Amino acid sequence: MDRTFDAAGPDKARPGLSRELVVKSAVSFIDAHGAQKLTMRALGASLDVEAMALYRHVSGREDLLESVVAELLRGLEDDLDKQLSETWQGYLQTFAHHVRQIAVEHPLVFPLVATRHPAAPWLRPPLRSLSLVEGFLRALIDHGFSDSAAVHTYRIISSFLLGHLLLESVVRGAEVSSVEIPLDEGNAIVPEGDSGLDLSRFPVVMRLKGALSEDHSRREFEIGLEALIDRIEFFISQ
Amino acid sequence: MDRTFDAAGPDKARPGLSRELVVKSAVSFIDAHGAQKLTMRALGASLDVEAMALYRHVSGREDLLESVVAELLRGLEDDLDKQLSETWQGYLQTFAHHVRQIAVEHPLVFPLVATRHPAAPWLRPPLRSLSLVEGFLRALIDHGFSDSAAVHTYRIISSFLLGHLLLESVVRGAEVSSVEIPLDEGNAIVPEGDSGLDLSRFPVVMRLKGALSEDHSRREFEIGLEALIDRIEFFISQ
DNA sequence: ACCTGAACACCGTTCAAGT
DNA sequence: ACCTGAACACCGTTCAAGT
Repeated sequence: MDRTFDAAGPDKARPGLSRELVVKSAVSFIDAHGAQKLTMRALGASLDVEAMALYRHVSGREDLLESVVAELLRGLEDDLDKQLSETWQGYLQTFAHHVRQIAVEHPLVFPLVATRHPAAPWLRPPLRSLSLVEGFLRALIDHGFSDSAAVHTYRIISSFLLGHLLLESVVRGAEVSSVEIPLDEGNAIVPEGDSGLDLSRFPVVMRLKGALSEDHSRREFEIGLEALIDRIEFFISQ
Repeated sequence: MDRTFDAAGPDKARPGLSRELVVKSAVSFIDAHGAQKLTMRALGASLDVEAMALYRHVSGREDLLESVVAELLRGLEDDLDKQLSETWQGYLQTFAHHVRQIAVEHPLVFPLVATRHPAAPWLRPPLRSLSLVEGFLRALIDHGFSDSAAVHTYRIISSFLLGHLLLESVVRGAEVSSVEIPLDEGNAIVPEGDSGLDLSRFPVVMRLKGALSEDHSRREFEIGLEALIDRIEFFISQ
């Protein structure tokens, strides 16, 4: 809608900051370098601006990180709003897969979603925004859930998503951020798959290393989700 | 065993640092104030020592945090070693409850166990120490599990523990660290249970706030663990 | 109105110096 | 051998000053 290329002169190319731009840049920055490397000075530099300019749009680093989390969950809601589901099982499937998609796309941001303290103690990560939880509970109740069944479902799906998706994120995040080339040595050696760990004292682990390294996260997510839905089916039929 | 009160003179009361003392103090410090407040200078002060003295015993802050995680898992192994189990179901129950106990006792440390990158990509949080995983896999294999069943069980119990225990930790951690009195205002008002959130746009959440606030984490853990063991029983019987 | 420069308090970390 | 002091590079953040 609003002017995408500037109708104004040739060097109005920097349209000034905005809260939205700052937050979205922060998401991209974390995707690229991890949350630890996100400093006010570094983010400023990536926007061609001094660190202090950011303070006009966010109240500080904490506010920025909280906004990053909110930005991710907002994107999730936008996607979800377009979806209709005939059954609550279908709704839960769609919902869970969208959350997984967020985690897969932003493995270095997801730990923030997982571990930052929610705004209220009864909000549970990763579903930690009021409007997201409102939509989730209302959808289940619209599908005939009792209040307590809806709350119970919110609880156990939170644990499920947190467990599976944080696990994936931590592993993927390790891969991504270890591509962050050290440049220490002339990086001659070191490239063996296991990071030079001495496994001689752990024969079982050594024997099963191959099996342990296989990635079945997608399938485990699907199977676990099915099992979870079965448990909910049983719970509400009681 | 080793001299608990100093046989030496009256002011040998500071027996010097040691890696063990530094790491254990760090655990206590995080328990009390959270990982974010743990600075080398603050930990030094809590040991009546300059920050730089710590560098003789740990190689830096990263090494210290990694050692804090290892310390927690080591304590877990010590407890576990004494246990015998007639059945693998009993072993998994005992194991899971011990991990939960760690999380409950150290809610501000557990997020570190959950989110720090494991030493190898095939180690999964929260069971991210080699010797712990070695013991776990061997126990299952001794109970008749196939290699792949043991690995599969390691995977799904990792997700389960991570989801349930990090959720508990984040909530408990919020409670604990908000006791960290702000001292800003004469803290006159603010003490309403929900942190002054405006729920008027979220009628379902508002109606269910009471139900959402109830703590059933213990029971959900037990039920989820039973369901998990049932799934494993089914898996190995195939 | 929006961004900058300089400054402050506080980090992690190094290294020469003390005892 | 073990700890300290001083220093360096780098944080988040405040505030007066620029445009």
